[in-house]
This record gives sequence, C-alpha cells and structure tokens, in this order.
Amino acid sequence: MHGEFFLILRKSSNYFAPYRFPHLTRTTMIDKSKVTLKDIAKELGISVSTASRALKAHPDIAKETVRAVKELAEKYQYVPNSLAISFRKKKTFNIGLVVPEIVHHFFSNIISGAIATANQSGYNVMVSQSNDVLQDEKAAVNAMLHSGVDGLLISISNETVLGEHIQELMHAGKPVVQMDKVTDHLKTPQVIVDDFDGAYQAVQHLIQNGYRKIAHFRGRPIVKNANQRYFGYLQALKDAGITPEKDWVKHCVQINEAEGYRFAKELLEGPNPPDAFFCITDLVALGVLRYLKEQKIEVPGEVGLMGFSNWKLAEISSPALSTVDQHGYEIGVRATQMLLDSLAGASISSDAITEIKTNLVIRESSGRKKVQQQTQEALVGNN
Amino acid sequence: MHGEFFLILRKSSNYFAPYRFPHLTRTTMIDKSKVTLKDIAKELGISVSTASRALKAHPDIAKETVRAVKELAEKYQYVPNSLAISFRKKKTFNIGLVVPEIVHHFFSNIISGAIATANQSGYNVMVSQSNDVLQDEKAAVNAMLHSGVDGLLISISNETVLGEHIQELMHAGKPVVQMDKVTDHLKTPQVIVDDFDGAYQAVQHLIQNGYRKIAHFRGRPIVKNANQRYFGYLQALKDAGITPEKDWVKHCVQINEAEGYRFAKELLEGPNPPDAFFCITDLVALGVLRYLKEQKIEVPGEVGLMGFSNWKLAEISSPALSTVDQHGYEIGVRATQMLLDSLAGASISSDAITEIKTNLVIRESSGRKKVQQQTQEALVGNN
DNA sequence: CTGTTAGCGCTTTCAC
DNA sequence: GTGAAAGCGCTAACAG
Repeated sequence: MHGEFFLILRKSSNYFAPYRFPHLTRTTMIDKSKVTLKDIAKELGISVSTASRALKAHPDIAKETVRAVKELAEKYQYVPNSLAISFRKKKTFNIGLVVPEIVHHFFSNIISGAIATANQSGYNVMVSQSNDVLQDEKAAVNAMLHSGVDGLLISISNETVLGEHIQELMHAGKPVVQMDKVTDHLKTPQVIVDDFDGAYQAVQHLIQNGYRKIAHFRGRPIVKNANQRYFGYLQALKDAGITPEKDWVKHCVQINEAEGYRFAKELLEGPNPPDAFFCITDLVALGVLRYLKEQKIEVPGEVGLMGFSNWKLAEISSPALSTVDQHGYEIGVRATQMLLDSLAGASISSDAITEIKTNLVIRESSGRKKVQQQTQEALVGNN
Repeated sequence: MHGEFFLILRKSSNYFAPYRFPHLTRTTMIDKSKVTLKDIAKELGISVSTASRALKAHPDIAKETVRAVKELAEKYQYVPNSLAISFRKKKTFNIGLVVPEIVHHFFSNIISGAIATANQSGYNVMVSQSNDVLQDEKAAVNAMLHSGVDGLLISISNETVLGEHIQELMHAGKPVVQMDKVTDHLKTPQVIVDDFDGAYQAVQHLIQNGYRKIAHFRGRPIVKNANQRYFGYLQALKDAGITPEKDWVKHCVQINEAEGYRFAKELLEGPNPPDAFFCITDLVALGVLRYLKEQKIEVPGEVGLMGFSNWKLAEISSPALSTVDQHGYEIGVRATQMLLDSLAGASISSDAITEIKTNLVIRESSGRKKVQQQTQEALVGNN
C-alpha cells in the first residue's frame, strides 16, 4: 500500500545537452579533451611512433625528445585512448565477476575483496549475478565474454552443473577461477571455504563445552558446501566417540529463520530432544534461538547453539550467536590474485585448490553446558 | 589466533598453459575462435563491407547475400569483436558504479538493481568502492574514466565535497547520475531517498501509537541524509503539537549498536526519560533494544522503537523491529534507467531529482503504548 | 635515434 | 547491390 513513488523534476540547464546535437559533437564539444598522439607528434614535427615511444621512455629515444613529448603531453593533458589500446592489445584490463546473489553478506564480501585486489593492479571488475538461475548465469557470462573481459571469477549457481557457457569462455582463452560454489566439471583453479573443517571445529567446540546430543540442520544435498559441513559434523561426533542420531539431522528446504524454528520445535517437542544445534547458517540458528527463547530454555546452559557464516545478525543477537567465519573477503582476494597471476603469464595448475580456513567465532550461545548429576561424565576436554 | 590459511595444490594438466607459449598463441590456439568478417567475406568471395552490412540486414543488400553471410556466420560461430566495435564507435556499453561500501545492505541493493537494469539493456556494470575515503573514490572514478565507461552512477563518499574528479569525467562527455549520497555541487540528476518523509512517517507512527516523548539518535550533520531524517522527526513532532526536547536528540559518532545502547542507557537512567526512540539506523535501534531488554522494559508497551533501513536484522530481532524501508534496489533501477536514457540520447535535466518514497515497515517494536490513567489523553489518531 | 609502414576488426562514405 | 578505400588511435616490426 506504500508502494508508489513520486518524482520531482526541476528544469533548467541541460547537462546532457551535447547528446542532442550529435552533429556538433565532433567538432565543438568532446574533442577538446581528446588530444591524440598524432596531435602532439605533429606539433613537435616528429612521427607518431616516436611520440609513442617517447611517452614510455623507450631507451632508444633521445632524452631531449622524451622531455619535449612528455612536456607537451602534460600541457595538453594527453590521456591515451584506452579503447584503442584495448583493441590493439586485445586486452581490456577488465575482469568479470559473477555470483549468485549480490545482496548477501558472504558474497558481497567476496566482491569487495576481489575489487580491492583487482583495482590495486589496475584492473576493473565487471559484476553480475545469476540469482541462482542457470539462464541468468549464462546471460551474464556471455555478456562478459562479449564485452571482452580478460578473465572471470565465478561462484556458480545452484542450477549449474556442467557449465558449458563457462567452458566456452575458457576456450576463448580467458582464464577462469571458481570461488566457493564450484563444480569439478570445470577444469579451473578453485578458491573455497574449508566447510568440512569449519563444521568440524564448530561441533567439536560444542562437544568440548559439554554438549553431546547435537542436532544438525543441514542444506540441500546437491550443494557441495552443505555436504561438506554435514561430513564435518559427522566426523567431529565420530572423533568424540558419539554415535550420530539420524533423527537429529534435518534437511532445510529454505535456508531461513522459519526453518530453524520449525525443526527446533519438532525435535524439542519430540521424544528424544537434543541438547545442542549446529545449523547450516546463522539465519537458521536464529530461528532455533527464537524457539528456545519462547520456551524459556536457557541458552547456553541447557542448550548450546552454533551457526555458520558470521553475519552481522549473529553478532547482535542475544545471546550473541557463536558461529563460523568464512572469510569471504579473503576468498575474493585470493581468487583475484590467482586470476591476475595467470593473466600476467603465470602458469597455474588447472586444479589448484585453495582452501580458506574458517574461523571459530565463539560468542555466547555455545557456552558451557550446565552440569547435572547424572551427566557429569559428559565433560570431555576442557574449555 | 585462527588467522592462518592453508593451501593445497594438486598438480596435473595446465589449463593456463597457452599463456606460457606466446609464440604459439597466435597461430595455434586462440585464433580458432576468432573468425572475423574478413574471413567470412573471403570465403564467400565478397567484400568485408558487404559482409558487414549483410549481417545487420542492411536494406541495400540482396536477400540472397544476407542469407549466405548469416549462414556462414552461424556455421563459424562468428562473434563480432567487441573491442573493435568499442574502438570504432567510442562506446563500450559499460557503465561505472561507485559506492562507499559494497558490504552494506542498502548499497548492495542499489548495486543489484543497477546491474539488473543495465544488463537488460546490454550494458555491463563496473563496480568499485570508495570506503568513504576521498582518495579511493578519486582512484576509482579515474580508473573508470580511463577504462572507458560510457557513464557513471555514484554515491559519493563522506569526504567528497566538490567532486572535481567527477566533474572531470563529465567534461569528458560522460553522463553521471548521483544516488543517495549526493552533492549539489555536481550538476547531475539525483536519485535519492525521501529521508525527510521516511522519518516523518516513522515518528508520526510512534505518535499515533501513543508515544509522545520521542528521542532521536541521529547521524552526523555533514551528512545530508542524517539532517533530512532529523528534520522529518522535528516536523512530525511539530505537526502533532509536541515540543521537541533538545536533550532527547543525540548525535551518533559511530553508527553502530553500541552507540544505541549507550545513549539509551544515558537517557533512560536520566531525570527525564523518553518513552520512544527513533534511530538513524536499525543497528542503533538494536542497541537501544538490547538495553531495554536488559532492563526488562516492555517493548512495545512501555517504550516504542523505530529503526531506519530495514536490514535483515530488523526482521528477526525480537521483538521484531519496526523500521523504514529505503528501496535500495529501486534506487539502483531508477538511477540506471536515467543514465541509460541519457546514453540513448535523451536529454535529461541536470537537476532532475527523483525522490524514492520510503516504506513504513511496521512490525512489533512500535506497537501501541500501554495506556495509563493519567496519560489517556495521549491517544492521538487511531491504529 | 627516428621515420615508414602495416595492421588490429570494424564501420562508413563514396563510387560504380 | 556491392566494392574500394579510408580511418578510428595506437603499437611494433623493419629499415634506415
């Protein structure tokens, strides 16, 4: 009901006016700022090639000439036409970046790291998103291919399996680096989160704090990351001598808060309630937390809780949510470095896998379990 | 302490190998995919210009020729060299986008909207960030200028006043549209949030729900948006016949959760406690909420609370935070539309201001105040 | 040390 | 209907 917007137009000068008079453009307006090598060569009575070489201080060129050319270039604020250079060199100094979702804490961190790194080396980054839809991803990748990026960073969509569209780009000689959501069908370097280890540490931490009946709300089995976290969970239980309880593993269809709430309720009202929850994502964990608070179940103490991803959310929930930080920024940085290296001529193995270690972020929700008489032997390890 | 990462390298085939043998590149590897107009013209025994025209079905060209050319183009998967086209046409079909921070719910929404819109029209978007540092912004803008964007979308940094670097780009004939964080020194269209009205509505809503002693935790006075929200707050009070209390307006230095907590504590422990809080941002509001919950103050009921921005945070806090949605995505869309229009030759007034209406998101924290005997007359309007 | 030449791939007069 | 030719701005043999 608040859906309408309104528009105010104040009229006066037309900044964009030049576009209305294309016939004037060439001679009067734009060319002012377009001094070419030819212009400065002519003025100095030298050849274009000499001017070109002088500007990059080619050893062959006389110091005097270099000085004169540079001076004039300065005077006229000569700026080389990058379009011509791109054309000539078949290189744009642009790299492409495609992620499933831009509005997402983890991915925007990746983007941020990638852009910072690329810019430092004089590259610009073209960003696009797939919305986890294969068609959109294809469109994005093709657009980038056609607009002439030098290479591509990509985190594939849920729907992407073989990635022929990416293959095509590779055939065109563009290096590709995959990030986080990856497929092994594509023979490219990968920079991924060590989800297994992150989950392992999270669960181990719960165990060390006295929880043993640990439930896991996991993601869809087609998604590699979800599997890795699940396997990490299993391994941590195993290493602590705990037998996993099948009923305590729930598959989230949507990765959201409601799902956490729903499963927590289901399990906690059931005959065999767990005493801790490790959730695929902070959002799911906060759903669990909501249920626990509603039921006035003490967190931590009675029940322990761990999320995954370290969203802002986790920091300011109460109790503050313990979670696992995935270092999205770092992933962006590393992936970009690899891409730039290969663009600079380095040879990088097509199946180099860089695993970025996660970081346990221990806040309140995973604090030590309150010891009860009959379960004192549950204390394993120390805090 | 968890700061190290590790790296696994598996070795085998070298996808990037071509880059190691530049002398082979030209003849053996890459050219395969680079069929040019010349190639297909030669094979058909026609001239390049005819081929060019045929591909775009120029009316002059014989139908037969058109068919033959298109067929061959299809067969060879001819894809026009976009670098050459850019060069020739002095147009890249890329637009630049600079924001203070990519990892920020509002800005990433803007980015998302801008990219979606641009892509639809065949434009790619080059993204960069200023970190609210003038130097970085200059670097970003210059990089974009030099890499040949056709136009620029920008949300300026806190440190930007005159924006000469942006002016420079405009002089080079590139249209610019400002978004959200804007300066009037730059004669460009602006797409902004109606912060005044958003704040006005938020405060009005609190008043309608029975709160009259409304505090405001505001942002820095150099920031236009912060002022607008403050003015909206004042106006809403005024229109309800409430005299603003100077002590209830606090200046946040950092816009964060701690700041909200701090000021809430200060005011609520003071001699003249307010009964509601309108905060410059959801984050600040959540700080207030934390204090309220600690003190077991009922929200809503005893105290009402409104944020601004509608972050994910607001949705899942408890009580869920009422707030103001700024429609970041919509801003990105509108700004991009304007830019594309002007790129397409439309003349757009240099001071067109598009104000995007905000949206009151009413959740729990602003619910009706509990009526006490002596304040029944405080009921104004209806729910 | 410097100039000449050729050409990147495409578009666009201008002829025929 | 089609082709020839010029040129966008720059680089890089090659030849002096």
